[in-house]
Amino acid sequence: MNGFSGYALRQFELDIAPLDLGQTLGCGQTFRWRCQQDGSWIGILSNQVVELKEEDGLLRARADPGNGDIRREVCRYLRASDNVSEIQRILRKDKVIAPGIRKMRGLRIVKIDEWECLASYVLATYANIPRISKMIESIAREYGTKIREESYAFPSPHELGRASVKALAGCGLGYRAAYLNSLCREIDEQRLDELKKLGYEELREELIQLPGVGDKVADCVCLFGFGKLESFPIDVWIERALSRLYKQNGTYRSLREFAKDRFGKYAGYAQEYLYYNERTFASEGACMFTRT
DNA sequence: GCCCAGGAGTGTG
DNA sequence: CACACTCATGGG
Repeated sequence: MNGFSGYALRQFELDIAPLDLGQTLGCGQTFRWRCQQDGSWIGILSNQVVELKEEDGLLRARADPGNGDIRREVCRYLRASDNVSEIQRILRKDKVIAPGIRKMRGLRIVKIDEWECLASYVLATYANIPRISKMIESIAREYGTKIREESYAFPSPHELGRASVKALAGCGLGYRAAYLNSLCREIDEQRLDELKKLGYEELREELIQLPGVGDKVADCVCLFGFGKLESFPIDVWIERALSRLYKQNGTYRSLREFAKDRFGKYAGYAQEYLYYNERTFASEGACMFTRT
């Protein structure tokens, strides 16, 4: 079963469209959600275990007994106030990414907790998605607050800062252990609050100063952690897509300028559609959104 | 066993 | 600024 007691269970139905949980939670932008046998997804929002499921065109959200406003947390996480259809309408004018939009109509860019996103993407360098998930679960289990059986909150900078580099390496982080350890000592709640006030370009410049944060990670954190939809993270897949589909080759800086001109304030969504395009192009037929 | 991974940091030409 | 090299391991 799903582990929810049912006693004093909080449950809501939400009308968020377009939305496909598999496309949204399984596309690689976020790493902790798990798909159950019945198609529901279990994750953690604001230190509470939440179950999401699509039923009859609605989104059903359930959570353990508690005090937090689950409806508000889910709406914030899924960016319910974004008009994704309108964003798609705008981006669809670009015939190159139109196919990606058709296939990923239910993908929504999520709003991850700032710190969790920053730490996660520092770990995400030069690793594949299954491993990234494993690293994150490992450090949550070791250093995060236990919410319930087999569920741990993502550890705060302070909690994670208590871990030695060697201990972090023991969680399978490899060379990323040193980056994460340094990062914990440069970030606290006050610093995060300061960063939240910044616009995209300024925020990006600040993030890039942090250990283990380069161009790509900074843009991912801007996009998924701080909600800057104009951010356009360029990884190897996007690089291939830009080369193959737009004949654009060059430095990160030049490609970023191209994306800014071409996709504007919703470049983040364009990036997702291009990413999907390129990955399916690379692995003809293989489904990358496997539900385990 | 082998190859590669949603890169970043550092040093060199 | 552009490139090359290294970084530590686990998935496929």
